Amino acid sequence: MRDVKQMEQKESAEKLSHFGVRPLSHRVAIYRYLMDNKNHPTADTIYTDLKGSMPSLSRTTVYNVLNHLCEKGAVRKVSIEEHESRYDADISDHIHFKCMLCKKVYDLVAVPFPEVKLPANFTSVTTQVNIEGICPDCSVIG
Amino acid sequence: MRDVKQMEQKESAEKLSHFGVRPLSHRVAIYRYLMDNKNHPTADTIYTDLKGSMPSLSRTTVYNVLNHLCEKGAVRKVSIEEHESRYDADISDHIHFKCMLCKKVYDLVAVPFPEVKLPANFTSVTTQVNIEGICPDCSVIG
DNA sequence: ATATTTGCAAATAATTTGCAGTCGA
DNA sequence: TCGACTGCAAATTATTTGCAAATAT
Repeated sequence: MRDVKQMEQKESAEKLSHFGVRPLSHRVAIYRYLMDNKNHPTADTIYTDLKGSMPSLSRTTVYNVLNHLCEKGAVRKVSIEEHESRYDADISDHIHFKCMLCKKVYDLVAVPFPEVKLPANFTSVTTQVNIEGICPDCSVIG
Repeated sequence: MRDVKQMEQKESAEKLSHFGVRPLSHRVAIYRYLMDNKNHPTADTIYTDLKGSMPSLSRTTVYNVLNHLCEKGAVRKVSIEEHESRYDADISDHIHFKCMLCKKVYDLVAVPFPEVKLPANFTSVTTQVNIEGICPDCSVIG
Protein backbone atom coordinates (compact mmCIF):
# COMPACT_ATOMS: atom_id res chain seq x y z
CA MET A 1 0.00 0.00 0.00
CA ARG A 2 2.51 2.52 1.17
CA ASP A 3 4.87 1.43 -1.57
CA VAL A 4 2.26 2.06 -4.23
CA LYS A 5 1.63 5.53 -2.90
CA GLN A 6 5.32 6.32 -2.84
CA MET A 7 5.75 5.09 -6.38
CA GLU A 8 2.90 7.29 -7.49
CA GLN A 9 4.44 10.28 -5.84
CA LYS A 10 7.74 9.48 -7.49
CA GLU A 11 6.12 9.13 -10.88
CA SER A 12 4.40 12.46 -10.41
CA ALA A 13 7.64 14.13 -9.39
CA GLU A 14 9.54 12.70 -12.33
CA LYS A 15 6.95 13.83 -14.83
CA LEU A 16 7.01 17.30 -13.34
CA SER A 17 10.78 17.48 -13.67
CA HIS A 18 10.38 16.46 -17.27
CA PHE A 19 8.20 19.54 -17.81
CA GLY A 20 10.78 21.78 -16.15
CA VAL A 21 8.71 22.06 -12.97
CA ARG A 22 10.56 21.76 -9.69
CA PRO A 23 8.82 18.90 -7.87
CA LEU A 24 7.84 20.63 -4.64
CA SER A 25 5.50 18.71 -2.38
CA HIS A 26 2.34 20.68 -3.15
CA ARG A 27 3.00 20.55 -6.85
CA VAL A 28 3.58 16.81 -6.74
CA ALA A 29 0.39 16.27 -4.76
CA ILE A 30 -1.76 18.42 -7.04
CA TYR A 31 -0.31 16.93 -10.19
CA ARG A 32 -0.80 13.42 -8.89
CA TYR A 33 -4.35 14.33 -7.95
CA LEU A 34 -4.95 15.37 -11.55
CA MET A 35 -3.45 12.15 -12.85
CA ASP A 36 -5.66 10.12 -10.53
CA ASN A 37 -8.83 12.15 -11.05
CA LYS A 38 -9.34 12.47 -14.75
CA ASN A 39 -12.73 14.07 -14.31
CA HIS A 40 -11.49 17.64 -14.91
CA PRO A 41 -11.78 18.96 -11.36
CA THR A 42 -12.06 22.63 -10.57
CA ALA A 43 -9.49 24.45 -8.45
CA ASP A 44 -11.89 24.39 -5.56
CA THR A 45 -12.54 20.66 -5.82
CA ILE A 46 -8.82 20.00 -5.79
CA TYR A 47 -8.42 22.24 -2.78
CA THR A 48 -11.24 20.60 -0.85
CA ASP A 49 -10.16 17.06 -1.63
CA LEU A 50 -6.50 17.57 -0.79
CA LYS A 51 -7.07 19.75 2.26
CA GLY A 52 -7.85 16.65 4.34
CA SER A 53 -4.47 15.04 3.85
CA MET A 54 -2.57 18.34 3.60
CA PRO A 55 -4.02 20.64 6.24
CA SER A 56 -1.49 23.36 5.50
CA LEU A 57 -2.70 23.71 1.92
CA SER A 58 -4.24 27.02 0.92
CA ARG A 59 -6.46 27.96 -1.97
CA THR A 60 -3.90 30.45 -3.17
CA THR A 61 -1.35 27.71 -3.50
CA VAL A 62 -3.71 25.58 -5.53
CA TYR A 63 -4.19 28.46 -7.93
CA ASN A 64 -0.48 29.23 -8.02
CA VAL A 65 0.43 25.64 -8.70
CA LEU A 66 -2.23 25.15 -11.37
CA ASN A 67 -1.18 28.31 -13.18
CA HIS A 68 2.43 27.24 -13.00
CA LEU A 69 1.66 23.77 -14.31
CA CYS A 70 -0.34 25.27 -17.18
CA GLU A 71 2.46 27.65 -18.10
CA LYS A 72 4.94 24.79 -18.15
CA GLY A 73 2.58 22.71 -20.26
CA ALA A 74 2.14 19.93 -17.72
CA VAL A 75 -1.63 20.38 -17.46
CA ARG A 76 -4.33 21.93 -19.59
CA LYS A 77 -7.06 24.30 -18.69
CA VAL A 78 -10.37 23.03 -19.99
CA SER A 79 -12.78 25.87 -20.66
CA ILE A 80 -15.96 23.91 -21.11
CA GLU A 81 -17.48 25.28 -17.93
CA GLU A 82 -19.00 28.71 -17.89
CA HIS A 83 -17.55 30.56 -14.94
CA GLU A 84 -14.82 28.36 -13.58
CA SER A 85 -11.79 26.64 -14.99
CA ARG A 86 -11.27 22.92 -14.99
CA TYR A 87 -7.94 21.20 -15.19
CA ASP A 88 -6.73 18.13 -17.01
CA ALA A 89 -3.42 16.29 -16.71
CA ASP A 90 -4.07 14.65 -20.07
CA ILE A 91 -2.40 17.06 -22.48
CA SER A 92 -2.93 14.96 -25.58
CA ASP A 93 -5.49 16.24 -28.06
CA HIS A 94 -8.89 14.88 -27.21
CA ILE A 95 -12.48 15.98 -27.37
CA HIS A 96 -14.53 17.04 -24.36
CA PHE A 97 -18.21 16.28 -24.27
CA LYS A 98 -20.39 17.94 -21.66
CA CYS A 99 -23.83 16.58 -20.97
CA MET A 100 -26.34 19.40 -20.79
CA LEU A 101 -28.49 17.46 -18.35
CA CYS A 102 -26.19 15.75 -15.84
CA LYS A 103 -23.33 18.24 -16.48
CA LYS A 104 -20.77 15.45 -16.54
CA VAL A 105 -17.74 16.06 -18.75
CA TYR A 106 -16.55 13.08 -20.79
CA ASP A 107 -13.22 12.58 -22.53
CA LEU A 108 -13.86 11.24 -25.98
CA VAL A 109 -10.47 9.64 -26.41
CA ALA A 110 -11.58 7.04 -28.93
CA VAL A 111 -12.95 9.68 -31.27
CA PRO A 112 -10.34 10.85 -33.78
CA PHE A 113 -9.31 14.42 -33.17
CA PRO A 114 -10.30 16.48 -36.19
CA GLU A 115 -7.69 17.93 -38.51
CA VAL A 116 -8.21 21.63 -39.06
CA LYS A 117 -6.52 23.27 -42.04
CA LEU A 118 -5.72 26.82 -41.04
CA PRO A 119 -5.47 29.71 -43.50
CA ALA A 120 -1.99 30.88 -44.49
CA ASN A 121 0.13 32.34 -41.67
CA PHE A 122 -2.11 31.17 -38.88
CA THR A 123 -0.13 28.93 -36.53
CA SER A 124 -1.94 26.68 -34.11
CA VAL A 125 -0.59 25.95 -30.64
CA THR A 126 -3.56 24.28 -28.97
CA THR A 127 -6.98 23.23 -30.17
CA GLN A 128 -9.97 22.56 -27.97
CA VAL A 129 -13.04 20.80 -29.25
CA ASN A 130 -15.94 21.08 -26.84
CA ILE A 131 -19.23 19.41 -27.59
CA GLU A 132 -22.40 19.91 -25.61
CA GLY A 133 -25.26 17.51 -25.87
CA ILE A 134 -26.92 14.56 -24.21
CA CYS A 135 -24.92 11.64 -22.86
CA PRO A 136 -25.98 7.96 -23.02
CA ASP A 137 -27.03 7.91 -19.35
CA CYS A 138 -29.39 10.83 -19.85
CA SER A 139 -30.75 9.85 -23.25
CA VAL A 140 -32.45 6.77 -21.89
CA ILE A 141 -36.14 7.03 -22.57
CA GLY A 142 -37.87 6.73 -19.21
CA MET B 1 -28.91 57.78 -42.97
CA ARG B 2 -31.90 57.62 -40.73
CA ASP B 3 -33.57 55.24 -43.12
CA VAL B 4 -30.63 52.88 -43.02
CA LYS B 5 -30.64 52.87 -39.26
CA GLN B 6 -34.35 52.21 -39.13
CA MET B 7 -34.05 49.37 -41.58
CA GLU B 8 -31.31 47.85 -39.47
CA GLN B 9 -33.47 48.11 -36.39
CA LYS B 10 -36.31 46.52 -38.27
CA GLU B 11 -34.12 43.70 -39.51
CA SER B 12 -32.92 43.10 -35.97
CA ALA B 13 -36.46 43.07 -34.64
CA GLU B 14 -37.66 40.67 -37.32
CA LYS B 15 -34.85 38.24 -36.72
CA LEU B 16 -35.58 38.30 -33.01
CA SER B 17 -39.24 37.53 -33.64
CA HIS B 18 -38.13 34.64 -35.76
CA PHE B 19 -36.29 33.23 -32.73
CA GLY B 20 -39.34 33.66 -30.56
CA VAL B 21 -37.90 36.69 -28.79
CA ARG B 22 -40.20 39.64 -28.26
CA PRO B 23 -38.45 42.55 -29.92
CA LEU B 24 -38.21 44.99 -27.03
CA SER B 25 -36.06 48.04 -27.63
CA HIS B 26 -33.09 46.94 -25.52
CA ARG B 27 -33.11 43.51 -27.05
CA VAL B 28 -33.23 44.92 -30.55
CA ALA B 29 -30.39 47.30 -29.80
CA ILE B 30 -28.18 44.63 -28.25
CA TYR B 31 -28.89 42.14 -30.97
CA ARG B 32 -28.18 44.70 -33.66
CA TYR B 33 -24.97 45.60 -31.88
CA LEU B 34 -23.93 41.96 -32.08
CA MET B 35 -24.78 41.78 -35.77
CA ASP B 36 -22.76 44.94 -36.43
CA ASN B 37 -19.84 44.04 -34.19
CA LYS B 38 -18.76 40.57 -35.11
CA ASN B 39 -15.70 40.75 -32.88
CA HIS B 40 -17.26 38.74 -30.05
CA PRO B 41 -17.73 41.53 -27.53
CA THR B 42 -18.05 40.92 -23.80
CA ALA B 43 -21.14 41.92 -21.84
CA ASP B 44 -19.25 44.87 -20.46
CA THR B 45 -18.11 46.09 -23.88
CA ILE B 46 -21.67 45.97 -25.13
CA TYR B 47 -22.84 47.87 -22.08
CA THR B 48 -20.18 50.56 -22.42
CA ASP B 49 -20.67 51.04 -26.14
CA LEU B 50 -24.46 51.23 -26.02
CA LYS B 51 -24.66 53.30 -22.85
CA GLY B 52 -23.85 56.45 -24.86
CA SER B 53 -26.90 56.22 -27.08
CA MET B 54 -29.10 54.56 -24.45
CA PRO B 55 -28.39 56.29 -21.14
CA SER B 56 -31.10 54.33 -19.36
CA LEU B 57 -29.37 51.02 -20.09
CA SER B 58 -28.10 49.05 -17.13
CA ARG B 59 -25.57 46.25 -16.87
CA THR B 60 -28.21 43.96 -15.43
CA THR B 61 -30.31 44.40 -18.53
CA VAL B 62 -27.39 43.58 -20.78
CA TYR B 63 -26.91 40.32 -18.88
CA ASN B 64 -30.62 39.58 -18.86
CA VAL B 65 -30.94 40.18 -22.57
CA LEU B 66 -27.84 38.19 -23.47
CA ASN B 67 -28.97 35.23 -21.40
CA HIS B 68 -32.40 35.41 -22.95
CA LEU B 69 -31.00 35.57 -26.47
CA CYS B 70 -28.76 32.59 -25.73
CA GLU B 71 -31.65 30.55 -24.38
CA LYS B 72 -33.70 31.31 -27.45
CA GLY B 73 -30.79 30.39 -29.68
CA ALA B 74 -30.43 33.82 -31.27
CA VAL B 75 -26.85 34.30 -30.12
CA ARG B 76 -24.05 32.04 -28.97
CA LYS B 77 -21.79 32.27 -26.00
CA VAL B 78 -18.19 31.92 -27.05
CA SER B 79 -16.04 30.53 -24.26
CA ILE B 80 -12.63 31.19 -25.67
CA GLU B 81 -11.83 33.78 -23.05
CA GLU B 82 -10.78 32.71 -19.62
CA HIS B 83 -12.94 34.51 -17.13
CA GLU B 84 -15.55 36.34 -19.13
CA SER B 85 -18.06 35.33 -21.72
CA ARG B 86 -18.11 36.66 -25.23
CA TYR B 87 -21.14 36.75 -27.48
CA ASP B 88 -21.63 36.09 -31.16
CA ALA B 89 -24.71 36.71 -33.31
CA ASP B 90 -23.33 34.27 -35.88
CA ILE B 91 -24.85 30.99 -34.79
CA SER B 92 -23.58 28.97 -37.74
CA ASP B 93 -20.84 26.47 -36.97
CA HIS B 94 -17.47 28.14 -37.35
CA ILE B 95 -14.07 27.97 -35.77
CA HIS B 96 -12.69 30.58 -33.40
CA PHE B 97 -9.01 31.35 -33.44
CA LYS B 98 -7.50 33.39 -30.63
CA CYS B 99 -4.08 34.93 -31.08
CA MET B 100 -1.98 34.33 -27.99
CA LEU B 101 -0.07 37.55 -28.57
CA CYS B 102 -2.54 40.24 -29.65
CA LYS B 103 -5.51 38.38 -28.07
CA LYS B 104 -7.69 39.07 -31.09
CA VAL B 105 -10.36 36.47 -31.81
CA TYR B 106 -10.83 35.57 -35.46
CA ASP B 107 -13.74 33.78 -37.09
CA LEU B 108 -12.39 31.15 -39.43
CA VAL B 109 -15.45 30.97 -41.64
CA ALA B 110 -13.64 29.73 -44.73
CA VAL B 111 -12.23 26.74 -42.87
CA PRO B 112 -14.51 23.71 -43.07
CA PHE B 113 -16.04 22.85 -39.74
CA PRO B 114 -14.80 19.42 -38.71
CA GLU B 115 -17.13 16.45 -38.61
CA VAL B 116 -16.95 14.61 -35.33
CA LYS B 117 -18.28 11.08 -35.15
CA LEU B 118 -19.64 10.58 -31.66
CA PRO B 119 -19.80 7.23 -29.89
CA ALA B 120 -23.17 5.49 -29.74
CA ASN B 121 -25.88 7.28 -27.75
CA PHE B 122 -24.03 10.55 -27.49
CA THR B 123 -26.11 13.30 -29.07
CA SER B 124 -24.49 16.59 -29.99
CA VAL B 125 -26.31 19.89 -29.67
CA THR B 126 -23.50 22.39 -30.14
CA THR B 127 -19.83 22.07 -30.96
CA GLN B 128 -17.18 24.69 -30.31
CA VAL B 129 -13.76 24.50 -31.87
CA ASN B 130 -11.35 26.94 -30.30
CA ILE B 131 -7.81 27.24 -31.55
CA GLU B 132 -5.10 29.26 -29.87
CA GLY B 133 -1.96 30.23 -31.68
CA ILE B 134 -0.29 33.05 -33.56
CA CYS B 135 -2.13 35.14 -36.11
CA PRO B 136 -0.64 36.47 -39.38
CA ASP B 137 -0.21 39.99 -37.98
CA CYS B 138 1.84 38.72 -35.05
CA SER B 139 3.85 36.10 -36.92
CA VAL B 140 5.63 38.73 -39.00
CA ILE B 141 9.34 38.42 -38.42
CA GLY B 142 10.50 41.82 -37.22
C1' DA C 1 -54.89 44.48 -15.48
C1' DT C 2 -51.33 41.57 -15.44
C1' DA C 3 -47.26 39.47 -16.64
C1' DT C 4 -42.86 40.82 -18.27
C1' DT C 5 -38.94 43.66 -18.18
C1' DT C 6 -35.91 47.05 -16.25
C1' DG C 7 -32.45 49.19 -13.00
C1' DC C 8 -30.29 49.95 -8.84
C1' DA C 9 -27.73 48.22 -5.04
C1' DA C 10 -26.18 44.42 -2.67
C1' DA C 11 -24.71 39.64 -2.83
C1' DT C 12 -22.00 35.83 -4.75
C1' DA C 13 -18.30 33.28 -6.72
C1' DA C 14 -13.92 32.54 -8.90
C1' DT C 15 -9.54 34.28 -9.04
C1' DT C 16 -5.65 37.51 -8.07
C1' DT C 17 -2.72 40.40 -5.29
C1' DG C 18 0.07 42.38 -1.37
C1' DC C 19 2.87 41.17 1.90
C1' DA C 20 5.08 38.79 5.62
C1' DG C 21 6.79 34.46 6.90
C1' DT C 22 8.95 30.02 5.39
C1' DC C 23 11.38 26.71 2.75
C1' DG C 24 15.01 24.78 -0.39
C1' DA C 25 19.58 24.83 -2.65
C1' DT D 1 21.96 33.71 2.45
C1' DC D 2 18.88 34.46 -1.51
C1' DG D 3 15.38 33.71 -4.36
C1' DA D 4 11.40 30.83 -4.85
C1' DC D 5 7.24 29.37 -2.63
C1' DT D 6 3.36 29.60 0.68
C1' DG D 7 -0.69 31.36 3.14
C1' DC D 8 -3.67 34.59 4.96
C1' DA D 9 -6.69 38.41 4.27
C1' DA D 10 -8.19 41.85 1.33
C1' DA D 11 -9.11 43.30 -3.38
C1' DT D 12 -10.81 42.60 -7.95
C1' DT D 13 -13.85 41.06 -11.63
C1' DA D 14 -17.72 38.96 -13.83
C1' DT D 15 -22.19 37.74 -12.98
C1' DT D 16 -26.58 37.03 -10.35
C1' DT D 17 -30.32 38.26 -7.28
C1' DG D 18 -33.99 40.83 -4.61
C1' DC D 19 -37.11 44.05 -5.09
C1' DA D 20 -39.58 48.19 -6.47
C1' DA D 21 -40.75 50.92 -10.43
C1' DA D 22 -41.72 51.06 -15.38
C1' DT D 23 -43.47 48.99 -19.54
C1' DA D 24 -45.99 46.10 -22.99
C1' DT D 25 -50.05 43.80 -24.62
